[in-house]
Amino acid sequence: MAAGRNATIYDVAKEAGVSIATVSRVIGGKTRVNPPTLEKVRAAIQKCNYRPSAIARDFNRKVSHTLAMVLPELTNPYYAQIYSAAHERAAAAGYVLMLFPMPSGNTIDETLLELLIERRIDGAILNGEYMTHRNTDRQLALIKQLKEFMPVIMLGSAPSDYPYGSVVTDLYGCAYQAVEALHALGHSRIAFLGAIETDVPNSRERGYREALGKCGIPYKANYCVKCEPDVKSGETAMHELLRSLTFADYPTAVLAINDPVALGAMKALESHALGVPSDVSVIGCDDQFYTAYAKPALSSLDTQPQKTGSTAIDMLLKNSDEHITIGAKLVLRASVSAARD
Amino acid sequence: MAAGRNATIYDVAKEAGVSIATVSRVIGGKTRVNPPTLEKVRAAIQKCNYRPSAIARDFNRKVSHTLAMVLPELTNPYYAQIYSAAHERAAAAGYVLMLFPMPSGNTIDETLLELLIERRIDGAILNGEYMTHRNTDRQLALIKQLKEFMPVIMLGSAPSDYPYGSVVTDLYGCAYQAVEALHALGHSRIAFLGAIETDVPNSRERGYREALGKCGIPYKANYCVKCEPDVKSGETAMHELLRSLTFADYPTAVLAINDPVALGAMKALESHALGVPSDVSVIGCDDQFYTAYAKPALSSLDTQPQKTGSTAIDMLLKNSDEHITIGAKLVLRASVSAARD
DNA sequence: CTGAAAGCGCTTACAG
DNA sequence: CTGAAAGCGCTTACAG
Repeated sequence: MAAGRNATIYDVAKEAGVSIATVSRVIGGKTRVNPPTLEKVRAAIQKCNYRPSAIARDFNRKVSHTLAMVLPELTNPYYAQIYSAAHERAAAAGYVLMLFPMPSGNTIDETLLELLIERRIDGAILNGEYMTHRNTDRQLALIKQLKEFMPVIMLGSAPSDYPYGSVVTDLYGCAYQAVEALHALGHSRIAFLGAIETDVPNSRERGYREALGKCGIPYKANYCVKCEPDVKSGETAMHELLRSLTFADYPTAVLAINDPVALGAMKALESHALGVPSDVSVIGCDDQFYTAYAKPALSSLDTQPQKTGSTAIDMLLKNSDEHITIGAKLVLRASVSAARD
Repeated sequence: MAAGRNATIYDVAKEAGVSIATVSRVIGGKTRVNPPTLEKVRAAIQKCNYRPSAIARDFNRKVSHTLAMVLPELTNPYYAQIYSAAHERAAAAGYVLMLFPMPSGNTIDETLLELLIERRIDGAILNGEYMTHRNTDRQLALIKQLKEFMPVIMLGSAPSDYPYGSVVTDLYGCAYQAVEALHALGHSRIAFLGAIETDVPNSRERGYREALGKCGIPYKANYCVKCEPDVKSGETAMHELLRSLTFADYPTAVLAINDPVALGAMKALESHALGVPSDVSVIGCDDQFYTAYAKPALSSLDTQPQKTGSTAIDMLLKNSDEHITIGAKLVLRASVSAARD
């Protein structure tokens, strides 16, 4: 390349003795170019070590070929799986998928919006798992604002009356089928560690409650402990739960919001000399690879992160306003057994 | 905004009754603008719902404010941690960090280079952990080519004579201190599951061999099994190892290339009715959060991914050609005990 | 402090 | 099939 700067289309044109329009046509590859001219231009491109500027091209075409995914914690393998699948699908469609961290508090804000808009992102996927149940009105207003600039898809979870496109995990179904399975094994004192979202239709808590109802098990509020989605919180929540109950009321099964919380809960149970599954059965969520290697192997729900990620990209690219629910499959392992009594 | 398109600086200028230069100055915020003019322009920006185009700005300034990180598998929480820390550091410096998947085969290729160059990326971080020991000359040639367009930093691992900037994990030290610790506990039949890279100075295998030497333990090639960095491979490798040995020669300790491999090895040991640590001690690498929740809790090496990630960004931004080594710390847990004999 | 004008590196009608 | 020219939305010397 020319010293100090990248070669441009002008350098190539001069070198080849043609106009920049012709060089552009060669790069584009869409239009017919006379073979001898083509060769001259190709040689000039080689000689100049020329690479077209995607920035200039995008600027001209008024697109960025860039999509965005906004996630809370990439360190969580569950999100990493979603992102990976989405990235791959986006790449296949000629887009790059950029990652933006969710602002602290897990709610979107103006700063994030400005970043997305100024970058002229072609579409954004927002993870709503820990977001949409806080400050819903304000969040919706911000999303509406964002929608004026680009397609937006909500991911993982969305408010019940969310008016735009969404691809959500069947959180309700996760909890529902777990409770049903536990009931079939004779459990009736089933605890729940997770978000308490009584008014959200597609929530684990509602699935938990309604499944209890269907199984004829009375709902007890003190079996539900609010819990953030990490190991430490799981451990703390489990301790809290046991402390609040008499031994006779100890649960015989625990449903956790995700796998780390389940691991934390198992640790707490162990420190209380409670055996898993002999005393308490445990079910996590997301079926991360390490669950199979926990002792006892942790039961979990396969929430299909890959499918979630690639579906979100598909919907984004067709600017869909559909609501899609991704089902989950219960995977039973050694951490679950029949209740003793 | 004007129907059908985003407002531009021209719309705002017309609305405010000033020139586009003045609007630009207001946006930039660097130059003094007469307070009344400032107000007029601000009002016009509001009214037009105007957001400056970062694409146009970058295009004009000939920068992208974008850095790239090329990683093999984001699904591995170890890489996710590196990326997270790097992303944060980049954001603090006003850059966006884009993720690019390593091409299959874990070696960089022309297609990847073109993507980076055409996007006018301001700097690239390449993960060399599984890359630099394959096809080294070709890889180096490609990197040299890339270096003509942007700063490049090699991450995780680099060839011994790598001429450019690198921030690498002390893989040698990882293995070395693990072997030393095991030897101190009376182990002498120590197996190694990982990459066999006899000629690479900063490799686990060399650390393993040299530590054995220092401890007066003869090196046996059949205690080393080549192994990819995932659970399945770990399990297979462990099975292979045991199959190839007589019972009397079974190792009393195993060093694994990372935590998933260690988990796989533990599973294989279990299926051979070998206890951990009663029969065989196991050490993983990277100290992922779930290691503490394995049964028995897995010993590992904390390789400081956060520090690795943020250091790489720092070096990239100052276009450094230094070589930096990030040390690792052995974390002993229940999976390691003294040798029986 | 403000405006007119050139330029960043491309694409794409429009003529020829 | 090819070239001249306008334009994408900004920034930034240069005058005034």
